[in-house]
Amino acid sequence: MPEIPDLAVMAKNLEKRLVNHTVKDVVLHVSKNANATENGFYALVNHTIKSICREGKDLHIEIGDHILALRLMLHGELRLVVAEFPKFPIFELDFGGMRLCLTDFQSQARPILNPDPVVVPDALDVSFPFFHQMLERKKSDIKTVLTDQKNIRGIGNAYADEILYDAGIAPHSIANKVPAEKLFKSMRTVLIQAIERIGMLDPDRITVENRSFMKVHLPDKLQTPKGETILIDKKGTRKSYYVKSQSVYK
DNA sequence: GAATATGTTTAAAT
DNA sequence: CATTTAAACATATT
Repeated sequence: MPEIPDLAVMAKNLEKRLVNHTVKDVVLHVSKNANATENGFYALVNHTIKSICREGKDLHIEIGDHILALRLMLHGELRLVVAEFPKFPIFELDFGGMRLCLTDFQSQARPILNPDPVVVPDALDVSFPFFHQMLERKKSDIKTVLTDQKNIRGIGNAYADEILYDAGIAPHSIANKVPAEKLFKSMRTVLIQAIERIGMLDPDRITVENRSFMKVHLPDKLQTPKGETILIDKKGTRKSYYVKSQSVYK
């Protein structure tokens, strides 16, 4: 469930700890979602980590001339271990002693070797004109548009709620009717502030997410920190959390 | 022990 | 045809 802010902090911390480490071995425990066989991933062996960054909801690890993408999906977790063997292993990189393990109790997380270059812009890279034009073309609700990775990458259910709350826009508003500039600004400030916040709360974070500072995506609470009543909108099995003062644009 | 949480894929509907 | 909506999947934790 990590979204942009958690992944950004994770990428930075992993890079700090792993850059210049050389891959000595790889193990593919669950192959059903991978885009290569274990043999394929052996191409990474004897190559050295150059950089680690976030791309949408994926982590990209640059290893020699290859890119190893890790997609955490709902419950993927990363752990740096020496002697432990975490439950639900999916994939691991062995640096000779220390290992980076990707685990997922639902077996949905997956490693992707040399992923196709993406054409969809990231939520923190997209220009305002592109974002504005994208919204103009969409007649579905803004919450769905923001979380659809084919439109912009990196935003999930939780941060979409936080962004719309910050922008004062109701989640069921029609995408091409909402004030695009306001939404664009909120998207950037919410995400950037969350990255700073998580960096301070969890300076060594490499796994799971921190949502302790969220203002409206609070499934266990009835009110926001400001005392507003939290409303819930169900779309299928997905829930949006919002407050009455968020304007509905139709 | 039923309800919960949600990213992605595929199928169906508009 | 293109766009949008719905259903299916996966399962530990509460």
